[in-house]
Amino acid sequence: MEIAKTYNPQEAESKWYPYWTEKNFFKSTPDHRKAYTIVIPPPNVTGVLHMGHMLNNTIQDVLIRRARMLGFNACWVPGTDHASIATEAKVVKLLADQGIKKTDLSREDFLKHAWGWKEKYGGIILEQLKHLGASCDWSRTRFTMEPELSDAVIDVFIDLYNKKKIYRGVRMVNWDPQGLTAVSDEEVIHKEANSKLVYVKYKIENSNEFITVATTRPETIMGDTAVCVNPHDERYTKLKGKNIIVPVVNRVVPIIFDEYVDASFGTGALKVTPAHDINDFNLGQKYKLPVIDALTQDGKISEAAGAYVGMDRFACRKQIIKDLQEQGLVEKIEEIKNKVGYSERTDAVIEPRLSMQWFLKMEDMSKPALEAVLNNDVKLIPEKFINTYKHWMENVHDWCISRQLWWGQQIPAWYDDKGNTVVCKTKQEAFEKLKEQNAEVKFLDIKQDEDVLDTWFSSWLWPLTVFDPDIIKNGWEKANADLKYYYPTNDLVTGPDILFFWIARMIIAGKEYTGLKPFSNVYLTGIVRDKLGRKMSKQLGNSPDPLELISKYGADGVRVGLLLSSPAGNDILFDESHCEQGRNFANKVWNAFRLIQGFEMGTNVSQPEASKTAIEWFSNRLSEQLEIINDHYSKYRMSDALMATYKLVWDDFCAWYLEVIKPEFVDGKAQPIDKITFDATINYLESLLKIMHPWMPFITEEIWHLTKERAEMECIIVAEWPTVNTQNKETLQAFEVVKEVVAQVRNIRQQKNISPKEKLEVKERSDVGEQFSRFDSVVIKLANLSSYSYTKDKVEGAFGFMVMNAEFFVPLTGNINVAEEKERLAKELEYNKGFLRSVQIKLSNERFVSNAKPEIIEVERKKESDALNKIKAIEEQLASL
RNA sequence: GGGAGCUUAGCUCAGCUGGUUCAGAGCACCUGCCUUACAAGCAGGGGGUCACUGGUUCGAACCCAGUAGUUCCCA
Repeated sequence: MEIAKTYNPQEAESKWYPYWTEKNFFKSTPDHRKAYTIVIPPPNVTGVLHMGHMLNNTIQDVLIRRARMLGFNACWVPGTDHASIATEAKVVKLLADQGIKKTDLSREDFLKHAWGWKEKYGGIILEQLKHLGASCDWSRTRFTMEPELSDAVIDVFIDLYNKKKIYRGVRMVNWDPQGLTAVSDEEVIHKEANSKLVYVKYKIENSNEFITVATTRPETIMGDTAVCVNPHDERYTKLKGKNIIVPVVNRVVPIIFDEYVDASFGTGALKVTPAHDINDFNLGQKYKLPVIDALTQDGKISEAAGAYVGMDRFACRKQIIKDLQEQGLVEKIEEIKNKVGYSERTDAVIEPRLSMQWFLKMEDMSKPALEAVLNNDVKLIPEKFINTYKHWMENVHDWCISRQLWWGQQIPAWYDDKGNTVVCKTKQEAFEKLKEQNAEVKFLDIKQDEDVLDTWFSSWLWPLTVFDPDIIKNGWEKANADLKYYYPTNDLVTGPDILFFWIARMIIAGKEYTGLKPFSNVYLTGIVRDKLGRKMSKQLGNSPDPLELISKYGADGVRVGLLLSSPAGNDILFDESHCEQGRNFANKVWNAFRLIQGFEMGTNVSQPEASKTAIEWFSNRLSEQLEIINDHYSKYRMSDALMATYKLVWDDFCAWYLEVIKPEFVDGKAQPIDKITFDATINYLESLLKIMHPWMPFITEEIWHLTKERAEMECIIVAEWPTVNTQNKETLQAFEVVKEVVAQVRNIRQQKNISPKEKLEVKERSDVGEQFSRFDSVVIKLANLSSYSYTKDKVEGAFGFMVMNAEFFVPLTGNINVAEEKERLAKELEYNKGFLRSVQIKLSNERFVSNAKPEIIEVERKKESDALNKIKAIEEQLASL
């Protein structure tokens, strides 16, 4: 059979993914084996696969595939998140494009549109994950807003309300004027911005004097209800008891004195706008100031402002500055840098706003979750995130869980027309309960709370409800078999940006409802950036399309490319050339296979000595490296595990092992290979394919089936992970010497322009060399020697080099430039003498000898004697020239 | 403003308990090769004051203190 010279990924990908799913290799049901479980961080149902998803899903797939091979019952649960703000915003925009305003629709009609859209486009991202090779159990796919999971969310709300952990109240919240909803503190992203600090003159009542106030938000002047200064600020003590006239609206407001004000910022005088700043709000509470809400919910100037009504807040900011300047009320304008809050979901500038919201008390609930991480019950990888986590958990605020949206789980709170509130699942129940408080209540007058719950209030249950949506209702004792089997899950792989949004809250919910952690290890990936270190974003257009990458480099190539340089917790600077490297590696593997499958087995061929020793070496090498790879995995050092695999295959197997055992050509014809060597080689290839499989699932499955006839279910995806055998350290060391000798001979060829085809002679002068003589045949083959012999005497007229303590000679009479050779040897001698000196200084230092560990001293003594030998040898060589 | 991390070759990173021949890898680079598996390759090679300053130690990339730059988190 003719096999293509380059590997064709598309063919293998389109063949094996369907095969794996048809044969149910991804499917998991509880059995006698130990479970290994990962729940996917559910991507937004409206999302499109980006490089961040590629990275963390590749890692999850590597972990799950290896666990499967190690004999665990591996279960990777996929699904999507309803992402209330993001999805609602998308649907609103889509409807707007069709000329439909959300405000013209009823809640029911809007939700119909939203569900219709979700059914049509939702879950595209899961289809994309299949191209990557993700081995999720698709039969378990979940959606955070499907009825069963929504039920659980409602149950949790009711339960926590009954436990007095959820309350409702008017608070200053982060308002998203574009999404028209409150968002939690965690959903506000603070970015540095260039702002104008405007110094505005406020007239002092009954006087011609002014007090100057510095503000970055002049458009809120209409909401000012006081001016505040620090009581210790001597500049202003004379103003005690005075009133101030707010410009634009000419409102008379008091001047108040409070230590909150920083006398060194601006003019030391602060305008107090209780409706539009949390600190001003607190001052307002303290001094009983009126609250004037000068903005509407969509960020325009409100009726209450009394001026600029209906104008956008930013347009108003410009206009008001201009107008104040014209009135001579602007003293100066400074350019400053400050932090401005943006909505995580809509990128609109957040407006602090007073409103009635639902909150979850976090103080008590966060304690067991903090404990779980601090005592290592839940491990964060890398560990540096423990500090961040601790800091957040110790300073956690109550969680604003209501959102003024329709897409999501509607809050199960019910109100009658007298202001009574009950929390329960159905209107009927609400009716019964409200009757206890209000005997005349009419069923039709009962209204459900209009708001929905924060998306994270559903995703914090994800590791529980994907297995048992009834867990909240039934409790952990009565949990179903799935949950008891798979929970706590093993590893969670996600970005550090959702450490608080999601990870911390899952631990809280897990502890609250099962008393157990939701997962044992959290692997925090970095953020994927472009090679200039910029975050990948649509605006910059620097984010490659993952599916295009896959079609260009193959799924295996992209997987390897992504993981080659992505240490946990560090950002990865993505460069397409990494994928190229991944593709090249796949091609290398492909060609190693081509070589092996082209071997022609001879019936009466005896095994060459070189092949025999190469086999002896490689079996040790394979075990040695596999042990290292296993160790990297156990420490979640993914890049290291991959790199060790890469080098084992490319360097050890291809560059050394295959080069030794590959039959020679005689008269243009490849010689047949002996059976022992052939079988050993196939064996090694199979082991290597298994070790490579988690990284490169497609090519390994493809070659696995090309090496042998396989039964229907005999696939590499379920093959057993190779085991580590004890290694002979001496063999491994000896081969390192072999590599060095071969490299030295090649080096001489390069320097002297001797063709690789010309056979050379090598003589070794050493006391110990012969104990490794079984490796001589390997050297002869790889260095292309005519002979390899031992001598007790030095060899005249030859190039020399040293490896360890042995001297090697390549006789090349007539070819030697004596002066050049002398110079080279002199240099080497100089170096070794210097080295000897430093070792001897160390050894003659009494404090070193008395303080250092004995084995360290032993090493130094060895260095000394080795150096002495080497110097002697070099001197002899020099003398012979 | 508070906190955490990072700074090692041109780039991306290892360096785990302070101790093997003046610090390792991959990529990139340079030189020579289309040698019957692979030019997506082979062989060989060059490249580093371990951010800076000081301290501890027989010994520091590693421990401590300070400085600078940088990233992230929180307010």
